[in-house]
Amino acid sequence: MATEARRAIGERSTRQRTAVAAVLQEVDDFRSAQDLHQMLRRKGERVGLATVYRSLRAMADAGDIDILVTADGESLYRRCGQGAGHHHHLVCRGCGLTIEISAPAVERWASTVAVDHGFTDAQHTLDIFGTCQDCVDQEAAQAR
Amino acid sequence: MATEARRAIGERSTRQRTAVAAVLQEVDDFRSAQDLHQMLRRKGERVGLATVYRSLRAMADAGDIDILVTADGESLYRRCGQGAGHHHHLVCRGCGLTIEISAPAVERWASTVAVDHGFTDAQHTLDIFGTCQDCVDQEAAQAR
DNA sequence: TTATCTGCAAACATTTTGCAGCGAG
DNA sequence: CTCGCTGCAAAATGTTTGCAGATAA
Repeated sequence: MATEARRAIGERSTRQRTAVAAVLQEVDDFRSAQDLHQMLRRKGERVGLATVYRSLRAMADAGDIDILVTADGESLYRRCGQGAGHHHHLVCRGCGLTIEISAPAVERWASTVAVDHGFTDAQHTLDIFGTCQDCVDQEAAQAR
Repeated sequence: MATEARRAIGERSTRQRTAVAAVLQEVDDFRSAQDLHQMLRRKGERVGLATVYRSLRAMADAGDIDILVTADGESLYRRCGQGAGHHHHLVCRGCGLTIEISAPAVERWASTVAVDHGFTDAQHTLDIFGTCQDCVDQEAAQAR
């Protein structure tokens, strides 16, 4: 679970792999593997669920997509700004709208905190969840 | 899934509930529900796994413990500084050593980011993972 | 040709839930 | 006495894996 060699072997270009990459390209927010699988079926693409998982894992390992784990343990995937490096997300709990955020100051702070406590090889997770304006409006409309 | 009334009903004091609270008191780092269940068994306390989950959920709802979701979707629990309010964690990947962290500046930043984008009811997750000095030393020793 | 990928279903791990009985207040 | 809590086992969920056959290179 600790030190893991990161060798990007395999990487063959198949119809399924391409299809998964394609649906990820179509949406701007985080989707679950099962969601993506459904989207593929609806598009007529015949891809096994296991293959979706395998493809997503490969893409994540290669750093091509972001993974976000919800509070109930489900993994959500999203294509991210190509090689834009490290960034965080502001996610709407209602509609999934996602905004990428950069915060150099916070990066520096996190790094400092780790070093101050003698920690090395530090990484961090930082995500903000809230309700976007549109969803607030919709909730208000429903309550009426 | 959005607006949830927070009424802390129930809360009866039972042997099992007390036992769960007790093991949480014994350790300083994050443990999984299954871990805690094992610890109880080893202590001779006879508590069902389901009850451990139910107790943990109740304590979490009441704000008495922290929950942290690992990258592979497992929930870890830990008693937290009593009513110390919102804080974050610096966790060692090797031994689980956990240090509580306060960062008012980051809190303010997160809040500002949310508001700037029209988000309301904003919450955030922020955890730093790294390898502590002791674990670095141990790894070095093993590599030898 | 051949190593990798795919599909399917079974396996897994974690967490939740239904229900009969127990027990705190 | 009552209602919430507990235990057990079954169910639900999300994800991984074994294996035979398909397929890119």
